[in-house]
Amino acid sequence: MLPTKQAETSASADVGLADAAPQYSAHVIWDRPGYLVRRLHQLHVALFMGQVAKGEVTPIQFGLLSILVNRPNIDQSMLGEELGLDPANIAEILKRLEARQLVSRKIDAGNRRRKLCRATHEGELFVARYQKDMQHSQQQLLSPLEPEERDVFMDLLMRLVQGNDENRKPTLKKGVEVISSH
Amino acid sequence: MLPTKQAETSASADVGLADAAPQYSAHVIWDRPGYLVRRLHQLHVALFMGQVAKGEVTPIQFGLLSILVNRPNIDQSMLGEELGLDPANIAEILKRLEARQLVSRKIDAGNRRRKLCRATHEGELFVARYQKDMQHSQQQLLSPLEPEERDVFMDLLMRLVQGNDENRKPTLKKGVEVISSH
DNA sequence: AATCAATTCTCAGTATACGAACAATCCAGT
DNA sequence: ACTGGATTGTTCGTATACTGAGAATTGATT
Repeated sequence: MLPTKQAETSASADVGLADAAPQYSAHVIWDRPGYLVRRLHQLHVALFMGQVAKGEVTPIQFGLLSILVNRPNIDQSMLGEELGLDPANIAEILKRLEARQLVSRKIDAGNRRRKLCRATHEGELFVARYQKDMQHSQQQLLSPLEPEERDVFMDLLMRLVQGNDENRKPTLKKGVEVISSH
Repeated sequence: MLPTKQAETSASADVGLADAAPQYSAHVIWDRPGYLVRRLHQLHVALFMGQVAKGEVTPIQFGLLSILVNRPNIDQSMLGEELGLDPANIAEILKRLEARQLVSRKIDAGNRRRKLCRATHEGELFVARYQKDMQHSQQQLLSPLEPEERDVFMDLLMRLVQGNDENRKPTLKKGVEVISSH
């Protein structure tokens, strides 16, 4: 399956091959970090769904519930920030979880734009019940690596997320600061 | 934004907090590899769409085109295998690319179940034109790391994808081998 | 009090992703 | 020839994910 780790790193200028190339050409994309990250994400979702709660929730739904258990009554935009998700997306996920009685929402009386979210009792039980399975699936994802390598990977991964997240929108809030900084 | 890298690694048993916790609780999920991988994938897509071909193609579409350029006339299931995608998914992506004249499909005369796929001339030009931008976006994703760290990360990432991919379906093709192995 | 900008959420449209069920085709063994 | 299983695609339903547009509400400034 694997294209025998050989990097080629660059353009690989041999583009105009004849038809019916007999061998694999996946190496064309195996040196792209974006491709590998997508694949690993894909594999994680499959692993999680196969091991946690009989596939009744997705990793996102479980993550959302985990946050709600530790932080009752936050609004949707806060939830989105912590999960790194779009407001539109959060709304859809909450709608599904609410339909399944794992989450409840009510309008904030002090600010009627907001909807405060909570895990229902059932939702709390759910998280507690499958916490172990979730943790196991997380470890499983790293299982191909040696223990020390797992720490290295997590460190690098965390820094990549933080670094790229900061580079994402250099404008916006920053602009205000620059202009009014006299 | 970031929960100040402190791992806590495990369950963090303080579940029943009072409402209106004043501080961040994102650390609840920041030690889950699955969460970080999802975020990095997300950031990659945003980066790619912002830097390559004025957002006209997704990373997947570009990857698919890249493979077709190097491997004309493969069928959809082959394409799916190389990209790590479901047949249903591949069909949809191809439909969109075909509608945009970047790809063409025709039924294999020798095996009428198959549809052979090709990048059109326009599709080949497209890949050539934006190859540099694509490579730049890939490097950009790793830019928060030192050069040596990038190599380490790519190595670990590749091994994780390979390792988890092998663990995915221990049955299937293997079963045949086991049964008929006398 | 009226307006205006920012906040918060919703809605519509597009693009991955997957499983399940189905249809069409091919091939192997009878 | 034919029948049964395997291969290849499509269709349907569900779940992320984002952009852009818009509605409702709030707070601040006039």
